[in-house]
Amino acid sequence: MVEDDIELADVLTQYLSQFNIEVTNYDEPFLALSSIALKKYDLIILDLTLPGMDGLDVCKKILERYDIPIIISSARSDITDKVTALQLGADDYLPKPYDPRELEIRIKTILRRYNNTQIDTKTNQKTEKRFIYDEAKKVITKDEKALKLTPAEFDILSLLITREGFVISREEIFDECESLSMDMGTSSSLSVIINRLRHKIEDDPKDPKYLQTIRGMGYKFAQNI
Amino acid sequence: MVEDDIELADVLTQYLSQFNIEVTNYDEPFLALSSIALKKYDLIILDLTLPGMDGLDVCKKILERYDIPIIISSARSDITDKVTALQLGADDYLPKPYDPRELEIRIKTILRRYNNTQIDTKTNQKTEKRFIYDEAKKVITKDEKALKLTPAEFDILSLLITREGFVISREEIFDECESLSMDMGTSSSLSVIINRLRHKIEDDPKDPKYLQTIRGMGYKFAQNI
DNA sequence: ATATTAAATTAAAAATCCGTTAAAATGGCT
DNA sequence: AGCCATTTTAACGGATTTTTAATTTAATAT
Repeated sequence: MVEDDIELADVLTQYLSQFNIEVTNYDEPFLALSSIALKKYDLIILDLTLPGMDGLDVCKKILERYDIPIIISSARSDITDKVTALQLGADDYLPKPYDPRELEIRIKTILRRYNNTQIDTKTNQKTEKRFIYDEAKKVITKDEKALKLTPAEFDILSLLITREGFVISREEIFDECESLSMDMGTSSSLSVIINRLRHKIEDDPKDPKYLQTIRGMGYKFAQNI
Repeated sequence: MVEDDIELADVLTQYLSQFNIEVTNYDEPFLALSSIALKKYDLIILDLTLPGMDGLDVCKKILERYDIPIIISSARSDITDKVTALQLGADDYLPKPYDPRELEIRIKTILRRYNNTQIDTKTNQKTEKRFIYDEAKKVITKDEKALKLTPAEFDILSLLITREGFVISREEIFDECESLSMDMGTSSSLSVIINRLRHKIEDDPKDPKYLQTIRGMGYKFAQNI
């Protein structure tokens, strides 16, 4: 956090600590800049109205050199500030005064987004993963929205997502998914469930992009273009 | 890894271990240099800001003597460093601080590239293999692009690629490929599939460079010019 | 040069795999 | 027991893939 109002900084630090968000504050932008060079922070909360240096310049300098999300906070109610900040590449803009809970939500949102990005091997661009399998929560999300899946559907899709990019044979799917009875050979239930999965996750189920069938081999999940 | 910030080195070692990447760190460049002479490493992660010796000198020394990929990491935000490092022959340059995932991706990319290179017998130049068979993913790529193959095509081509440079008899191909029925002698389906494979992988299917027929013996896959 | 054999090519038939649909079976739950 | 959601079965159709077969082309030897 780069904030010259020490009192405010303290309040926020206190508030955020209860969510296990650890904050280091610098009331001096130069100190902040050199600290960024040394330590790896997850996110920067940057106040625009700083002494000695324009906050937007600081923002620019950081974004030029580091790949780190920035939340701008500012008492300057100037709309151009917001626009330039976001144009520079800042991730969010919070006009002061704001509710600490608001800050908390934005932090969590941005961090979640950052953690679910993948690097496109072709363009070297960061893109967000559309499908995420949260093993702990037992949830699969598409575009941040939880999918409503039956046990068998869930088992199959989570298997395919965790082994993203690999072709999984029908046999292996039967082996790994407990919600599927195993008398292979006769059973075509897998096809049926795959079919229903496509209807739930594909934009065009007739022409699947994510849940691909590799004829004669099995199925493959792909979400990197 | 040559890194004097032991704490950082620990974090990275920990992080990378989950991907089965085993790291040995030296906080002293001289120790690192002598270790390279003794043990065969796959890749070196080299910090530029080292005590007692300039990181770029270390980099130069390593590259003069060994054929091993180097990733430079540096807190020095000097652009000339990056340029000289890459000119010396380093494979990548990561400005500190960086996301461990970023490091992970670069390591994987570079190792993949290194493992898929071969030495051109004519020019003595390192070139990347055009065809790669990924056994785990069940994919064969030509120039990083996945080929669309039928089961029989896939079986035959993967067999030929894994035994690159060797002549494989038609009989053996029939034996090894499950997607081919085995009533040899009569069957000429192999020719048909080879023919279709050529259309998919050769620049000029009429004059095959990669999938060669050795008359009277079998077929051979070659991709080293 | 020509005969002989191996392999390439082509088109068509046969086999296989997968998708789809609807109906039947299963297994909680109330 | 009866209901509901889910999974399985079965049957059909379409599409893809492999095989067959017939013919052409190419390589080697006599």
